[in-house]
Order: sequence, then structure tokens, then C-alpha cells
Amino acid sequence: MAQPARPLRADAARNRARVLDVAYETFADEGLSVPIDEIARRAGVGAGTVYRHFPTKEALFTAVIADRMGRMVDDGRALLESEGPGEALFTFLRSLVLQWGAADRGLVDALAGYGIDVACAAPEAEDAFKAMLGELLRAAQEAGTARRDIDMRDVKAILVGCQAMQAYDSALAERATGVVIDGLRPPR
Amino acid sequence: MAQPARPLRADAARNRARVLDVAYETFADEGLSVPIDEIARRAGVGAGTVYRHFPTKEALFTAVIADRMGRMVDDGRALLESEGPGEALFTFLRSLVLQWGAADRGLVDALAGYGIDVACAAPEAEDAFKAMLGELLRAAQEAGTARRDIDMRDVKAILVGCQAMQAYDSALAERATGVVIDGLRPPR
Amino acid sequence: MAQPARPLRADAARNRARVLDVAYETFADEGLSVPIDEIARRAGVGAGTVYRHFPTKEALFTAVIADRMGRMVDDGRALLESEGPGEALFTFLRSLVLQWGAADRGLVDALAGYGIDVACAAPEAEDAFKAMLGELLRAAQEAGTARRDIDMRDVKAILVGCQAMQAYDSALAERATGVVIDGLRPPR
Amino acid sequence: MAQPARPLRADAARNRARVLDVAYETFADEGLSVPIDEIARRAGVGAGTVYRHFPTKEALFTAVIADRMGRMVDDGRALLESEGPGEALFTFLRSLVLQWGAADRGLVDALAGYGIDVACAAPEAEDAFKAMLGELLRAAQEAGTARRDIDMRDVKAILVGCQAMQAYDSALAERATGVVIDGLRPPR
DNA sequence: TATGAATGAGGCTTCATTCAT
DNA sequence: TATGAATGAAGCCTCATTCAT
Repeated sequence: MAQPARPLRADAARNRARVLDVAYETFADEGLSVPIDEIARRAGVGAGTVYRHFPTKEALFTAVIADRMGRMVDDGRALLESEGPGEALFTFLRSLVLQWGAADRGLVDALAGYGIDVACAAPEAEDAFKAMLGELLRAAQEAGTARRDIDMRDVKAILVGCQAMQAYDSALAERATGVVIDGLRPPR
Repeated sequence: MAQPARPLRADAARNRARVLDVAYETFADEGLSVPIDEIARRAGVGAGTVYRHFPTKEALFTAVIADRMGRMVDDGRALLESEGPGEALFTFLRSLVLQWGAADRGLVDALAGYGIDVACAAPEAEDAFKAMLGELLRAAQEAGTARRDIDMRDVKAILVGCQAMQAYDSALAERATGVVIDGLRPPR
Repeated sequence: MAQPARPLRADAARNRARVLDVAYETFADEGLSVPIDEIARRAGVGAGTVYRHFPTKEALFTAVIADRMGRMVDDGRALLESEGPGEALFTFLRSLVLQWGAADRGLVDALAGYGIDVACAAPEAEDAFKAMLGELLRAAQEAGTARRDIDMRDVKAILVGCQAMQAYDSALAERATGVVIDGLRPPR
Repeated sequence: MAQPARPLRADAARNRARVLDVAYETFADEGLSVPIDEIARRAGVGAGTVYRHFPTKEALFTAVIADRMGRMVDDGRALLESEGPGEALFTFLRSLVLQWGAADRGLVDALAGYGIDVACAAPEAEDAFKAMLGELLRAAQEAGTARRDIDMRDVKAILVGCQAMQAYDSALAERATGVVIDGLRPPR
């Protein structure tokens, strides 16, 4: 999101992006406690290179989260176009569980506020995410497909819960997400 | 659960119970990464005493979980008596969120399968928990208060999700749990 | 100086004293940049043991300095008895150079204020040292063997200089200290 | 001192001189442990440029010392002209303390032989410095303003001590230097 | 040639576990 | 048996030096 003062050299930018992707996968595989050295090894770079781009482990983790949240925002907005206002919210919720399959421990930890406060560490990403979620919810409420006695923050909490379910057991999560979604629809 | 060959001396049994309680609180406060020394300090014993009762940190954690799951089983069964078959399941779900308020990181981590696989580590506790949950669900389904297209494993996943919501934001969790419960009720 | 709340176990006290002594020698030999692991190795203990007694490298260094300053204070006071008021100050100055022979880098660094501010880190030791130095100076001034236009702080600065000379070249330091001492005597 | 085979291009020579000056200031501010990157940053060049001119950190440090010693030699010689033989030595000593005011850690460390042996690393600078100091001392001895029972090496040790005093407390150093100088004057 | 990115060894510190008291 | 001191393997991070751009 934030542009660095000077654009990175081509090779540095490539390394940075590679570290970010590998870090996402590695956190997802192993959880937040995975050593930085392991991420560096998987990315095929020295540990120093990771630290050049992300000065602390927490900064790396925050960058991963911000990156992923940015993608989620894009996904959510795209769904509003492709699915229409009535179903975009629900499809978004389901897509979190379906697409981001394999145990996504790091992200869940982060969304649930473990260890790192996303709202503080990456406020722009957090705000953009909340704005997108608010739009999806409002669209669904206006379309009459979502109950009106909830707000964006409730949906965000539920989303965290779905992520946790998915980490707990991806096979079950799909059906359980359906149950939760039924709870979000208007009564009757 | 497993009884030692010889019953513990009274003071040893007292120490064991105290460590178990303190460990629960400490994991809840600080997460799984809290040092054993901190637990020993809070319990007012030496680190060696903790290791006498629980041979590894993982064994201690597993024992904490098994202990808590045992209490949950008792709670669930009691609710079946006090609340009746139709509402016991929902009250149980709400009570997890309400009673076990303050961030209960350790338990959520465990239930979600982080780091430790409860089903393997404490199979008896896991089985008892599942049995109780199955009873609550069947009772509700027979009473017509829960939809019939879900099974115990779905409810367990949802329960994990509710725990995660509660860890994420206890204030929101109560209302969000209501939404989820609405999803569990029969359609229409 | 400060007594711990509970007295250490005998073996722990022995280890602590040993680490303190070895750390002094090692800092003196190698300078402040010597790794803690090297000190642990020389002391025949694990690195963890050093950290149990001194929570950071700086704390270890401060403790070494405070310990040495305490010994200096004792030495100075003893000289006042054995040498009499007129010569105790000068004998003390010489003894710093003679006794504490081999390059005492760490101590010089500390006295000179490099890296660590002794006055802040070990204020009691610093105060006791200044008090002792003030007594030696006053005694000499009253005995007529030291000039009256200087105060304790000047003497402390000169002492730092002598330590530096000694670190620079112990062989030369003895004669050069004699020159400096001549400068401290009353004119004519 | 040593001239490169081919004279440097004008911009390269400018860079070299700039790095040398900035390195002096930076070592003086931060001590020998300052990273090369910090020096490069302050000089407005890349780290690679520093390494092009000085193949190791030690070489850079040595060059800084040699450069400064060269300036001291020039200063000392000039004082012999301007102050006359009787006072040049003492004025030189005072000027070290007064002019090179602000904590000059790097230089003091070096003169005192910390980490680097100036006599080995920059023997020409060391020899020229000693020669100059010998001239100042001899001039003062012949003028009758310095005692005759000391030689150049004693004065060098004392100079090191004065530098250390100045690093310890610049405010005190001026008066304390006066005391030391009194010690250098002939008795009576 | 200048730049600054990459490397990787090494330092400080933590903490699960063992063991002497 | 209870204590808490000792151990030592890792983990995070820094920085001298090399090298691709």
C-alpha cells in the first residue's frame, strides 16, 4: 500500500515480493512461531535479506497480513460486481473458507488478535478491510438478504470465527459456514 | 483422568491441582508461549515441582485441556437437566462465551488444534466431550429446536469458531454468538 | 553492596562470585566486546548461568565495576590507616597502576564513561568511591602534601588518566604516574 | 601517506577525503563499534564506496588515525614556531584537550591501543608523531621549562592520559591538564 | 566507478528440561 | 519430595564484507 520513497531496485523488489509470499505460506504451514531462518531458507535468501526488507519478525508478519488483507479487499469488491449486492457478502465469507484452504494459522492468529494487533500495526489495511466489509453488509441488507440488526463489526467477528473453524477442520468448515450464513439472513 | 499407580500424598495432590488451575489461568492470560517458570512462580512452587507432576510442557498443557473439557462435559450435562433438552445446547454455547470470558487463548489454541492435537493427546476427554455434545444436539433436534441437517462435528466446529470470536473481541462475541445460534435453529 | 532478599544457595553464591571474577579478568583481557559465551566458557559454566545471575551483559559489566570500585574503596581507606594522611592519596594512585597491572580495559572504559555510565548504573559504588577519594584528598591537603586548588573531581579525572596510561603501556605508566603525582603536590 | 600507483580521479579523491572526515567524526561520536553503513550514510555514499577506498573497517580506522596524527604533527611543529621552544610542548598538550573537545572516543581508543596498534598499523604516522613530540620535549628541556628526567615516551603516555581525561569529562579536563603540566615542569 | 542489496557468521538472550542441594 | 540453579540448544537480530546492477 504505502509506496517507499524511492522505488526498489528490480532485484530487491523481486526478493521482497518473494519473501512476502513465502512468509505467508510458511506462517500458514507452521504458525507464528516459525523461525525467520526457516522463512529465509524456503525463500532461498539469507536471513539478512529478510531483515533488510522487514526490520523485525513482527514487521514481516504485519506486512504479510496487510498484503493479504489488501487482496481480501480486492476480492470483496470484485464480488460485489460479479455476484451482485444480495449475495456478495455470503460468497465472500464462503470464499475465505474455500480458497484459503490449507490451515492458515498465521492469518487466523492475526485476525483474532493474537500477539499482534492488526488495527494498530497496519491501520490502513484494517480500515480498508472494514470499509469493504461494511459495503458488502450494507448492500446485502438493502437487498434484503441480510438481517438488519447486525453491523460490520459483528460480521468481522463472525468472519474470524469462520477462519478459526477452517483452521480447525477444513472439511467441516464448509458446511459449518453455511450454518453461520443462515444465521446472517433475515429471520423467517 | 488416568489415575497414578499410588494415590498422591495429600500435599502432592494439592500441589498438582494448584498447578493445573494456575496453568489454565496463565495460558489464558499469556498464551501457549508463556514460560514454565512463570507458571511455577504464579503457583508458588519451584519449576521442578511442575515437572514432577507433568513431565513436559505439552503434558501440562494437555492436562489443562483435559481438565477443562471435563468441566465442560459436566456443565453440558447439568444444563440438560436444568434447561431442558430444547435449550441446553444453545445455553451451553452461550455459556462458553459468557463464562469463560477474558481472553482464553490457551484453550482456543488447543481446541483449534494449534500446536497440540487434543484428540490424540487426551482421547478420553475428547471422546467424553464429543459424547456430551452429541447428546445436547440430539436432544435439541428431537425437541425441534435445532435443525436436523447437522451433526455433532458441525457443532464442534461452530463452537471453536465462537471461542475464536470471543478471543477476538469479547464484547462483540455475545451478539455474534446469537447470530450463529440462529443459524443452528430449524429453518422457517 | 545491596543484599539480595534471600541469601543465595551456597553453590549459586559460589558460581556468582566465580562469574564476577572471571568476567573482570576477561573484560580486562579482551575489552568490553568480549562475548558472554567466552566469559561463561572461562568460568566453566553455561551461558544461562551467567544470565541467571546477571540479566544482561550490561548488568554483568556494571556488577564487575561496582565490585571493583568497592575493593578500591576498601583499599583507599586501608591506606589512610597504613600510610597516614599525607601519603595515602599518592600511594593509592600508584597502587592503581602497580597492582592492577595487566591491561584493564574494561575498567578504564567504565571509569572513562565509555558505553556505560557508572554513576547511573551503580550509584552507590560511585558515591562511595567519590567519598573515599574526597577523604584521601582532604587528608593530604590538611597534611600539606597536596595542593589546595583542586577538588575530588579533579583527582578522579586524573585517576582516569592514569588508568588510561597504564592500559596504554604499563611499563611507562609507573614513571608517568610519578610525574602526575608531582603535579598534585603543592607548588614549590 | 602512501600514494596510490595512479592518482585518483578528482571525484574519487573528493569521496575519499569526505569519507575520511566523516569517519573521524562518526568514530568520535559513536565509538569504534559504529557500523560502516552509518559512516557511509553520513557521508552520503554507498557502503561499497567506503570499501573501494578502504578495504576493511580496520583500514579505514587506521587511515583516520594516521590522518589525525599527521595533523597533530603539523600543529606541534607550528606551535614550535609560534609559541617558542619553552611553551610549545605545554600549549600542544593543552590544545589536544581544548581543540579536540567533544568526546573523541575513536581517537582515544586508538591512541590507547584499543583494538588497533597504531605503531604497527600506521608506523610512519607513529614515527612522525614521536619525532615531533621528541622535538617539543627537547626544546622545552633546553629552554629549562620541562624537567630533564623524562623522555618522549613518558610524555606520550601522559598525552594519552590527558585524552582519556578529556573523554571522561571535558569540563574537568582543562584544569586537570594544568595539574599534569605542572608535574612536567622542573622541580622547584 | 558508485550503489545498495545479499550474505552469513556470530552475538545476546530465552527457556524447556535436568539435576544437585 | 520440593526447590531453584545449571544447562545448552535455538531464536532474533546486527553488521563486516562481497557482488550484481
